[in-house]
Amino acid sequence: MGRPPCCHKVGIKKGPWTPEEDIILVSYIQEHGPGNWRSVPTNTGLLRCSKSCRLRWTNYLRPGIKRGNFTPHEEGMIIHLQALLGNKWAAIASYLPQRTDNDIKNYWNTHLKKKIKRCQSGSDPQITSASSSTTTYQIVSESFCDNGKHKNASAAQKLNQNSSVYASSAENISRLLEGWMRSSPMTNVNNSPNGGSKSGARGNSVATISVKCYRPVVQDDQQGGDSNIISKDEIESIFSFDNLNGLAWKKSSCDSTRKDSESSGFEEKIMTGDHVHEQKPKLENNPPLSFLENWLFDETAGQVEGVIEIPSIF
DNA sequence: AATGGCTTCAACCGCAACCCT
DNA sequence: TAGGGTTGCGGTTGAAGCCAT
Repeated sequence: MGRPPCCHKVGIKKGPWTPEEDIILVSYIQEHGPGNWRSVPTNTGLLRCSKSCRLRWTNYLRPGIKRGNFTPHEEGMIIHLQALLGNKWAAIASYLPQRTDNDIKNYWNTHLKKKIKRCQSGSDPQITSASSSTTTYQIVSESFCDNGKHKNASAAQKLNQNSSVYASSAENISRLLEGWMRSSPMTNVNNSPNGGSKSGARGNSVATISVKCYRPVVQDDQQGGDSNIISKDEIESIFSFDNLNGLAWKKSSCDSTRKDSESSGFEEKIMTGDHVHEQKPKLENNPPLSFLENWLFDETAGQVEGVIEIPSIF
């Protein structure tokens, strides 16, 4: 008989996480960074096994996770990649950096598998259009693109370890960590293989986050590059910029209360075709716990969309 | 309004790979 | 190099929500 699973230990809690537990975990990771999961339950007092803490972080609390409906393009990519790679969810997820492997796996099992079945039986033409769609979204990180064409998943995964790319979403409570990420001494955003559009410095709490907004591009479009970057005007029609606090708010969902009272404090560059909208950092301390709590309990918080490159520590 | 079946997805389990000593 | 510990991954489960009756 082998070693019993860690979760079989007496006193280890299982099941859904409470907001309080989330706060404890996020606060701890905010201070120590992710990793060394073994010590997390001990140091936080959480009655969870290390594995559960890691999963909660990677699948739910980690910054940049996009939740909610999958777009037809995402569907198409998943279908193509699944056909190409099989059930290698982590590899597939590396092409959809906003989504977790668990999310993709669930979506495949609950939606796409059935859809494909229906399609094969000829009762659902939808999937055909999704899978044969000629448009795709340009992936921001050139680090795992080869002129817009992917080499292979493992290469993408490897490179992705060096330069993680996530899309920001306020649905994800870890959005609250952005201020910390951008000011954390652990931050190292200068390790992208291609140098990219970002700059930063290790140890002096300065990090530059690049935000590129791309329009969908036609797969065969050889132009690629910056021609597909959404213009400054378009961005400004979608987002409001708070230069004072270094925040970008999606206009449609902008919450003036939050905007005024809670600045996460970060430096942010909005890269456009011919213009860099730069905002200076605020380098104060980590967001206070009350801020974290607000995010945890505020499901309707305003949201910034777009793709944000964040440090490789996640 | 009650209930039973269905769907969804967060979380768990077990195994494999990797890391460290 | 071997062995133990840790982390990552994919399959599976089950609680909660949804919907039809």
